[in-house]
Amino acid sequence: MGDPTAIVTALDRAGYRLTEPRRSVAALIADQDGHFTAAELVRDARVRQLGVGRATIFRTLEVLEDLGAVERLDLPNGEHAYVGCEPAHHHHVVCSRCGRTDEIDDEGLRAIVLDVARRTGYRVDDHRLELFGLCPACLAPATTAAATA
Amino acid sequence: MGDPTAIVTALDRAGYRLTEPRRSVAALIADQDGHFTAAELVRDARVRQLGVGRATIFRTLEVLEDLGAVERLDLPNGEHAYVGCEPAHHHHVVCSRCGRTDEIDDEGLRAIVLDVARRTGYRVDDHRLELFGLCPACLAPATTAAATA
DNA sequence: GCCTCTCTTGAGACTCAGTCTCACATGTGG
DNA sequence: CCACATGTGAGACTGAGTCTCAAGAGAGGC
Repeated sequence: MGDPTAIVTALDRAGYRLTEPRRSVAALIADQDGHFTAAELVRDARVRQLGVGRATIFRTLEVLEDLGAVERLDLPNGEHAYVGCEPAHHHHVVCSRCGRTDEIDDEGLRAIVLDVARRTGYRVDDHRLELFGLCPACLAPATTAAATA
Repeated sequence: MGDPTAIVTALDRAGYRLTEPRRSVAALIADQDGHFTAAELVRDARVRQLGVGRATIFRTLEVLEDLGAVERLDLPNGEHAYVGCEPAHHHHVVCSRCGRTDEIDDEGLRAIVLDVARRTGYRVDDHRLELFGLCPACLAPATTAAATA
């Protein structure tokens, strides 16, 4: 059970009303491990009988994305997922098996961006970096199995 | 008018039949400037009365993506677009205004990937980097206007 | 405590991308 | 030029995301 306080506070501070449905969505998000899709939140909301509408979930996610309390990922399979995160520019490593995500910082990327800008003549305004692989936990059994085999 | 030969050859070499619809799709792709969406190809196909079905366009794009003759991009607005490109691992800078894309190589990114792997313990199998901004052509009028203003 | 005004909500219609099915068509190797 | 696997088009289907609109409910003022 995660803590939705950060999300609720972010909404409050940005001047949004702290409504019951928004608190519910915040709670749902706080309870997610790793990344989650809008559809998953909708399903969870129905399972828990929170009475939160689809539209509200999409709208809340949009607001939270604007606030940077949630970030949108494009999974390799084309799905759109979200991760709850700190509101600072950063990127994610995503575990392809369990969906866990970790934040990684910008370090090193800035140099690449500058280099590309210099060589291509583009003015680079935005960038997106996503890494996919296996997290340590999912990796452990795999390597053990490999060693045993 | 681009040259669809590379795409057609790629299909042939991979053992796919060189059918009329596939040639049409190859021609449509070769004629695109910058990135394009599946929906755009469908529209173009209809405008040119090529008699190519929606399903075929999606199927052909899928095949071409597998072959690496086309790469899929996730635009910041969440749309899925494609770019025709050389079949080698690389990334793109995308112009937010005109849709032009240029390829950029991996250089420098490998170090970041290794560093992240070392620090997070993940085994990183795949990554995606996309840069967005303005290409030199779109930049020129902007800076001129700024200078004049 | 309660009133009002505005922001927010839920239901459900709608749109649009993408997939699937299936009978029919067509490349290709023999 | 034949046979048959491979590919195709039409259109039904699915599922994500958006929009509308009447009704509901925060929050500040009293």
